Amino acid sequence: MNDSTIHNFKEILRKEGLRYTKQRQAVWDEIQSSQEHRDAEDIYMSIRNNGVKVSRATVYRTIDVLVKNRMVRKMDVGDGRNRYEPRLDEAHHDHMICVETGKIIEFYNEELEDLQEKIAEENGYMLVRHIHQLFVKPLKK
Amino acid sequence: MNDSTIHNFKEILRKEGLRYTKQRQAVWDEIQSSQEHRDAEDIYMSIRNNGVKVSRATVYRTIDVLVKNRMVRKMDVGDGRNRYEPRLDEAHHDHMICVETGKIIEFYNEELEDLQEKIAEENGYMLVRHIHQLFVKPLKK
DNA sequence: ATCCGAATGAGACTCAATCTCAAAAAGGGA
DNA sequence: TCCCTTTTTGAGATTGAGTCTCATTCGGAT
Repeated sequence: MNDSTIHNFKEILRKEGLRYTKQRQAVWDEIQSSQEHRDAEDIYMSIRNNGVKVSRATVYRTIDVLVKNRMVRKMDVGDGRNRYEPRLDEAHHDHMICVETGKIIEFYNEELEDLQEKIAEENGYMLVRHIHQLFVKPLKK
Repeated sequence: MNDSTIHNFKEILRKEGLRYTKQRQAVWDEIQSSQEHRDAEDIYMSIRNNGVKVSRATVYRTIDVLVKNRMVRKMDVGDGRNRYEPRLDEAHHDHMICVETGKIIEFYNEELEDLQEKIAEENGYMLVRHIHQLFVKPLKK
């Protein structure tokens, strides 16, 4: 965490007309601290284990703000628990999930991105966002 | 519904070591009766309105069997309720969801399908299945 | 430092989906 | 057809992620 990210976070809160609180900062710090794809409970427990008093309600509420402002990405892996990852400044990517190990691999393919926009346009629409997950298993073995 | 689909359904049950019951048949009949993307509650209510006595538990249990045997496709549209559509013999397709109207448009693009397999292989994996949804909005207006 | 509207948190609530288990039904054998 | 064993069913309880409530606490402008 550096000055610019703290600054950005406070900016976001201001833009949204929200106050700066240590709970909100703790949620953003926690998500930012790891590039992993974590669920809300995991984020909540980690913050508490770090000694910051926060409730699940606040964790969820703060995540919503972060997701809305594209600082966090919410992903549905199909098991009923959403996963979150920090966006930082890295580029967009999609996910590949190994059905044998549960491992999540990130990937990015320009051609794929272009194709999706083209498909939407061909149908008279504009692409807003997309969900794309490949469920895979290791080749041979 | 024709003889071959009934036959196939009974075959599936036999293969799975399951008994043929009118409730299970009713679930399959109901899903098969419409190409729409319906949720479990809707399917459940329709069956009951048709005069067949069935429980939610049985609807969910039967859907699981149908999904496992690729007779029904389960799709997560991100609102907490899964949607189901019959597979029949039609080809694979993905979905585009209009964020303004909620309309679901089906699409299929060969290039896209090939690209996904290629991406999985490049990472040392084999594509098992995929989730792909484009959230779109109408062009201009 | 004061004040007031916003934020927090404990726990209630929602709702899709799953589980429980006694009663009912399937279906193979005779 | 009638048994008999095993599976299936269904009403309702339970689960669990996420949301809501509202009394209390806190941020921050003045």
